[in-house]
Amino acid sequence: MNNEFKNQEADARGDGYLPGLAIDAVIFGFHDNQLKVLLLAYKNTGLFALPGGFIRDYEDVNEAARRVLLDRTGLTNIFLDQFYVFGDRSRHDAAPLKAIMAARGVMPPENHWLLKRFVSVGYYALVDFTKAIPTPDSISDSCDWYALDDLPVLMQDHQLIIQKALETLRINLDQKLIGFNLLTEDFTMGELQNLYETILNKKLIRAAFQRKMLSLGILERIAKKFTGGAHKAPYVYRFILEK
Amino acid sequence: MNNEFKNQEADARGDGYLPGLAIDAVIFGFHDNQLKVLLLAYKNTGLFALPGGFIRDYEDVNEAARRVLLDRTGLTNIFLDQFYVFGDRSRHDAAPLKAIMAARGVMPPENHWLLKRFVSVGYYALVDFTKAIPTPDSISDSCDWYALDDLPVLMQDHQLIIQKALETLRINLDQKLIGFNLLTEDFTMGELQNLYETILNKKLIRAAFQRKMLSLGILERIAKKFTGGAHKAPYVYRFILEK
DNA sequence: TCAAAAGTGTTTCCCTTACACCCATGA
DNA sequence: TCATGGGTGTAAGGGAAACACTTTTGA
Repeated sequence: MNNEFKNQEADARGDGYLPGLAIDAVIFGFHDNQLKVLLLAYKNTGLFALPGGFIRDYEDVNEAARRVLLDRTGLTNIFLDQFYVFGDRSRHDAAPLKAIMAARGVMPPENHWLLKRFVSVGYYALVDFTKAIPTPDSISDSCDWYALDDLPVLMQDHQLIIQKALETLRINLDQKLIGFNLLTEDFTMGELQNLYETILNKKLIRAAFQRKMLSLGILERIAKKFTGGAHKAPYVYRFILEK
Repeated sequence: MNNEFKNQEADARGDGYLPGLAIDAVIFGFHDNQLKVLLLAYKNTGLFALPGGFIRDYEDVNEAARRVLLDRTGLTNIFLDQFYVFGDRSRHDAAPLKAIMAARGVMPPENHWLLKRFVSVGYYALVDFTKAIPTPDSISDSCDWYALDDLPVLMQDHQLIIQKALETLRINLDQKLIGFNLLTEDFTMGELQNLYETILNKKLIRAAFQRKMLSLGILERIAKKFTGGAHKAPYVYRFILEK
């Protein structure tokens, strides 16, 4: 048995990875007053998918999720949290993966580990759109931002996963004060309100929003911002990390 | 190769189950003004553990969790929800399982599937203490309720899992109105308040609690309850399911 | 001078809190 | 009669909502 054949066998078995377990990451960004998610595209298949990956046998699951996030965006120290485990049997659909592998000239054996049933741990991350550098993985052709209200057709149940991630984000937005992770370090109250309105998909009362945010005691007023707009220049705020 | 040997091999491989994935269920009950959880005991090992199980290859993960709940309590149609995935590598500790198997006269091979690393999906359930019938599984000797503030030493990270389940319960108690699942169908406002105070571990103001609960419009006033206590008989309430 | 966005003041409203009082019941 | 727990009335306090007014800026 030569080494190449050995490696092929090991590849087909998925040696070094936790079997049957995957990670799907819904990476949110905010740009042009739109909430966006990072998606991978697979050439020749017309398929789009969430960034994801598998867990090395020496990794914690959360660690693997951070690795996925780092590989796709170049970012560390990012808000990242589990939100749901997708474990229905009906998720299992080998066709898309076969198509992707076929498009790359690989004909996997029927018992290839990637074609088996997977349970996926869903993570969501909130990143600064301006800091992330979308980077495709080795089997995809592009990695880009797509507006939530204009998503392409997605692989398997990835549409559902995004939906559930968005619900989690909405619920946690007020509770955990995580919205700031989607903005640059400095921002105006208007930008923050735009973000909230976009995520919650409803208008908020300007005066009330301003007072509520300031009353939380988590914003530091930095300086005036000179936007060039024909109106009073807004203050610039910064999120205060608790000590 | 005879059949018995074949079966032993299949057993050691864990055929028919999703590999490396488990379920741990924190099943809460309320009795004697105490919050309790269901635990299994393993004779000869002094070990206690959360009810758990594995996922059959024809099952959804959530379905497997409902099966675990049914097997341990005899109950269906119960509030049951995922709350976290425990996937750290440091969880892996074959010793307790070896001890349990050894106590039953089984010496598993080193590569036995149960001795490998597992990622566990944590579920929590809220049951009516009076309806549940604790039932041990085939490898445990007892299945019983233990007060949260008087738990025995638990296997692996099960203490942490219970802790996290309790935190989730506290957060969701007000949001999702799930507390009623821990009471019998009919209850008094005092019983409900006791439950809330026990879960949240703090005193609540009686008058405010009463009004708040009634203002939610989810309680139906049934009849007076004649407790035999030396005081005014309280009303009996029932939770109204939304249509 | 004007329109537009930003910041803040004021009043109203409602929910929570705090306190109190009366009710029903069995010892 | 009394202690005990249950149910509700009332007033105070705090925050959100609604509305308005002033400020600042570039066109």
